[in-house]
Amino acid sequence: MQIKKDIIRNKLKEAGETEFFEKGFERSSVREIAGKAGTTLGNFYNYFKNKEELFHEVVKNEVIKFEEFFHGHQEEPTEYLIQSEREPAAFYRALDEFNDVLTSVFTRKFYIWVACSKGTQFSNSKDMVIRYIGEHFIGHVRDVGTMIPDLDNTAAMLSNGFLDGILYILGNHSDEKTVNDLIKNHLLFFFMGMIGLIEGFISEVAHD
Amino acid sequence: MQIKKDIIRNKLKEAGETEFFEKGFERSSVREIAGKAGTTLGNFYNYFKNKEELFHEVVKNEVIKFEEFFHGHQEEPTEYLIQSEREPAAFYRALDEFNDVLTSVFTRKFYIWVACSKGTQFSNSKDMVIRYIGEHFIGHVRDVGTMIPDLDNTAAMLSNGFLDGILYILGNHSDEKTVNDLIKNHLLFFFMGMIGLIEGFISEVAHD
Amino acid sequence: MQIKKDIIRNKLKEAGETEFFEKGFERSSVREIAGKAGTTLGNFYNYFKNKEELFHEVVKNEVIKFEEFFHGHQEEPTEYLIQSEREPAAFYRALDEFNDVLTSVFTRKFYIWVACSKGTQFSNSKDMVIRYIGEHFIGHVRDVGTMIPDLDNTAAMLSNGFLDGILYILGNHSDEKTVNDLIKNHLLFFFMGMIGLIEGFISEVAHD
Amino acid sequence: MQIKKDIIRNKLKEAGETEFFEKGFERSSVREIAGKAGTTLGNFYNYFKNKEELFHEVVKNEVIKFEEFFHGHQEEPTEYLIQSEREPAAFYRALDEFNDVLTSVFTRKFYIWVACSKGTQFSNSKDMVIRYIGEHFIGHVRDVGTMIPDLDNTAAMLSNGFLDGILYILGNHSDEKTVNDLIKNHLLFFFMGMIGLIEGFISEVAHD
DNA sequence: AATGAATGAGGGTTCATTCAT
DNA sequence: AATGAATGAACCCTCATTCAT
Repeated sequence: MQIKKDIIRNKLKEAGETEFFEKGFERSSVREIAGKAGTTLGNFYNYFKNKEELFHEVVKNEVIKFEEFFHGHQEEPTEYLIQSEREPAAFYRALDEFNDVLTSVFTRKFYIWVACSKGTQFSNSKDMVIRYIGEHFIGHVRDVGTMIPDLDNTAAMLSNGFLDGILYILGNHSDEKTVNDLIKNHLLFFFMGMIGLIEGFISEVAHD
Repeated sequence: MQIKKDIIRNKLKEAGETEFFEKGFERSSVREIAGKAGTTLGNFYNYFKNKEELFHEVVKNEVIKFEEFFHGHQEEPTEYLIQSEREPAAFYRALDEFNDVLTSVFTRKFYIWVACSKGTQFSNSKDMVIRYIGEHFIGHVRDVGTMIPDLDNTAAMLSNGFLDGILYILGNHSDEKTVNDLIKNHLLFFFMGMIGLIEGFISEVAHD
Repeated sequence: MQIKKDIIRNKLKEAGETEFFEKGFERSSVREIAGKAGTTLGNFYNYFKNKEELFHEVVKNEVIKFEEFFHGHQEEPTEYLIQSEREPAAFYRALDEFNDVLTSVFTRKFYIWVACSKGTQFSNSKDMVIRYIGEHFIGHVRDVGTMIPDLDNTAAMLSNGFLDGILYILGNHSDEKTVNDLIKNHLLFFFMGMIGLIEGFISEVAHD
Repeated sequence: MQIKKDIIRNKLKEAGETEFFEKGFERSSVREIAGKAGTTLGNFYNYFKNKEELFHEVVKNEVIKFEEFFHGHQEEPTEYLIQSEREPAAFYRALDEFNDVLTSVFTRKFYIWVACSKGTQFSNSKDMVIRYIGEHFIGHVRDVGTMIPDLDNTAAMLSNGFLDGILYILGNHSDEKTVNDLIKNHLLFFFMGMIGLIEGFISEVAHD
């Protein structure tokens, strides 16, 4: 019975994942999720307390993974930024080392967690992720030693840009290789933008 | 009486604007909008045919403004990009000329139009804006002469990134000066990123 | 002031007549009636207590006219039926004498009273008219002396058929001459049908 | 559970039938239908997609039955008309053969379909039925060889009269035998009227 | 007399959730 | 474990009527 239970449970999770991805949490219908999972509305509630619990179930590992990822890579050196400065192609190739981690963190479920969670307890996930990324970004900027005015807000904005790029890719492509390529492009773009921004402020300060 | 009517009408528009901004069109409740405006549900329909008409009313000027803006600046020269290449500070200062137009185009209502219009006749506004921006972007890249592989997709992605940055700023800040500063940062960042991306591809091609 | 009042009042009555004719009482909108009359919703209630009172006003003369007509012609001789028996053309020409009375009784307002009054105090007008006509019919049949089984029900049914024909004509034609011609055809048809019916029962009885 | 479902479903259909019969589709309230069926508004929508689907359910068999009936009897001979000409009693007795088909076609649901469907996809049912009957009627008249001026309009008017008679009977009587008797009377009346009308025109033409 | 804003009850419909079986 | 019927609150919208101006 436990086996059977797991089968249904997984089907519900998969159906939920699809539904949440397509419609977001609030517009997702429990009836439809149950239907797609090949079971019935009522039975849904034998497996999950409510729609939100299913969402939590779908997404919880991503949350953990993301947090581990970020805490783990917090102390990652800034040398990449410095080494490859002004050499986009080098930076671009260097990114290959991160393929695995990128692929494992930036998944469809990550997208759901961040972009489809309005109405759940994770409503603030995007802000949280942005904050994480922002702190990461601030760290690097500090390492580089540049003074950027209004650093916090700028960091938030850049983080948001970074994140939205990721979400855009995940929301519009499902093929793993395509996703990976696009994310690399995005990172290159983002990296170059940051370099430019930093230099921009350096030269501006020099100008004053 | 006419005065009173205008008061309520404006209150409804303001309440609608707030509601749409916070919840998006679909999740916005006419009852709540009416309540926030200090009147009753039924009375709402003495002022607006339906929820969508209120949305239209809130947003219609933005649509016009945006289209005028883009058609007006379509033929804008690429020289900025060329002149200020590698000189972020110059680019940054050059942006000051655009303060007024940026402030007048990228407003809270612009945000509502683009980011909160799901379920209205403006559902496609984001795609439309992205297409506009993408074409603009492609034009500049052509002027510069770089060959970027898969230009259309990349353009879409970048346009999306550009727009999402704007939307993020508008969605998280209301103070006009802050918005303006962040948008300028965003443009600088974006400009530098594009330069980097273009160079990246140039050098990568050179590598092959 | 009395003059002005009458003008608006009449416009409201005319607009109401049109609206009732087209949509029936219940689906008619007071707002629209007021609008068509060139005045405002609120002002409507300065002239009429409510929608129903307007209906009453539109229709009341018809009710009186109809009742007078029927009471006046109750004692009308059956000789027409007898004289013109089996001579449809004669009957047809004889009807010319009734042109005036037919035109004055079977009007658009008569139609409204009978066919558009659902939801008003006149809901039962159709039944009432049918009963009148039925009694008239029964009277003639009695004069002729035929025994028709289930006379009351049959009378009601025939009266209904008679009335529906009239209503069909009034509801689908507005040109006075056309209406008059069609009503004459209808009466001929109806007369012949009655003759046939009566004979049918005579012969059937004879058969038994 | 399936049984219970059927019970409620049938109750809803019966309540709907009654409600539609009494008030017509548009004035019928889903809330009231559900109430009469002993359940709640929300539950109604577990059985029917919307009010119109219930209407469709109530009425769909009638539509099919009617179309089959008319297509099946399209080629019915005119000999009845000819044989029994001038012999109402014969015609009357001949009708007995049709008792079954009349009873099965002209039902309460037929009434609902034709007379209570304003606002549904069946809005045009009355026109359709009239057209059917009119064509049938025209066919017979052609067989008889009479020239009736403005045949189409006259056919429409007569068909309408025929149908209204049927509808009147169905709308005012529920006892099956009464309905059947009245319909037979109606047919006799109608038949005799037609004969009279035809002769009327013949003699009138002869007069000219 | 005229205006139209305001109200409130009602319309159809959706949906997460509960519950009896 | 499974079913789907039942509930109730919420949704948008309409409209006759009242009322303050």
